[in-house]
Amino acid sequence: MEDVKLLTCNEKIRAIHDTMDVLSGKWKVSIIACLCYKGMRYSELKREVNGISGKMLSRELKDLEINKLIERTVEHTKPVCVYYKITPYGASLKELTEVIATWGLKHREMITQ
Amino acid sequence: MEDVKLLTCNEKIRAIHDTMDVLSGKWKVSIIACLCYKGMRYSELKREVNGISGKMLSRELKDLEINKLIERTVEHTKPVCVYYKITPYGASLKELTEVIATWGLKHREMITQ
DNA sequence: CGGAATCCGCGCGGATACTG
DNA sequence: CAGTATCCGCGCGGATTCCG
Repeated sequence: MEDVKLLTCNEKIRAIHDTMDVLSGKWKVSIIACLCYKGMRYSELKREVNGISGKMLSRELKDLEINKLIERTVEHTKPVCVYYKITPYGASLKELTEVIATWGLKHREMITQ
Repeated sequence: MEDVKLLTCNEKIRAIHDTMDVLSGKWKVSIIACLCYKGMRYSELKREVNGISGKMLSRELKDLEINKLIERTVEHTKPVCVYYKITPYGASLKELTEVIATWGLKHREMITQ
């Protein structure tokens, strides 16, 4: 966490690009944050991540699963029930989601004052 | 910083959306991070933020200026010289850029191992 | 219920050329 | 030097419909 301050500007930019490649799009951070709270089903996730369409949710979830940030489990009931949960690796993004959320709160105060 | 842990899931998602609205696109975080190091001219910024096109740099800088995160100063020399620097408000994003960069480093280790 | 398939518009984003 | 203007393709992202 502290070693980042030893980076040159260029190294830091590269590191930021690496993160942004994984978290690109406007929904992934929200999905990660949700699943950091608790595992959820598809429909529950769609409700929590306010405003996302079904197609985008499927797409983003697939991306996140490929990158090993979340895990997908299918329960073969009728009708089927699909469960998503964060992986230990994905959970390493929790601090990031909190910093982003904290800044969002301050920003809202700022623009509404 | 700590109060974010008191948020409900929904409040946190809203806060994240608020941040993402300002930092959307794949370049803004990098630009902010750069200008947190030091003020820079347009051409210098274009070199540091690796891979960005001139059009996108102009566009992103305009967005960031509108949101009061950066400041633009024109020196009327010939040829003109335009200087960008972070505002105090924009500097409040520094922790965010560091957390993102730190995770990017860990992620690179992860995927290259 | 949890998607996949399809259609479609809009805007991102690159390349190039041009301007003060 | 620091942009703006133009062209253009691609993919985001919503809406709707269909499927197992």
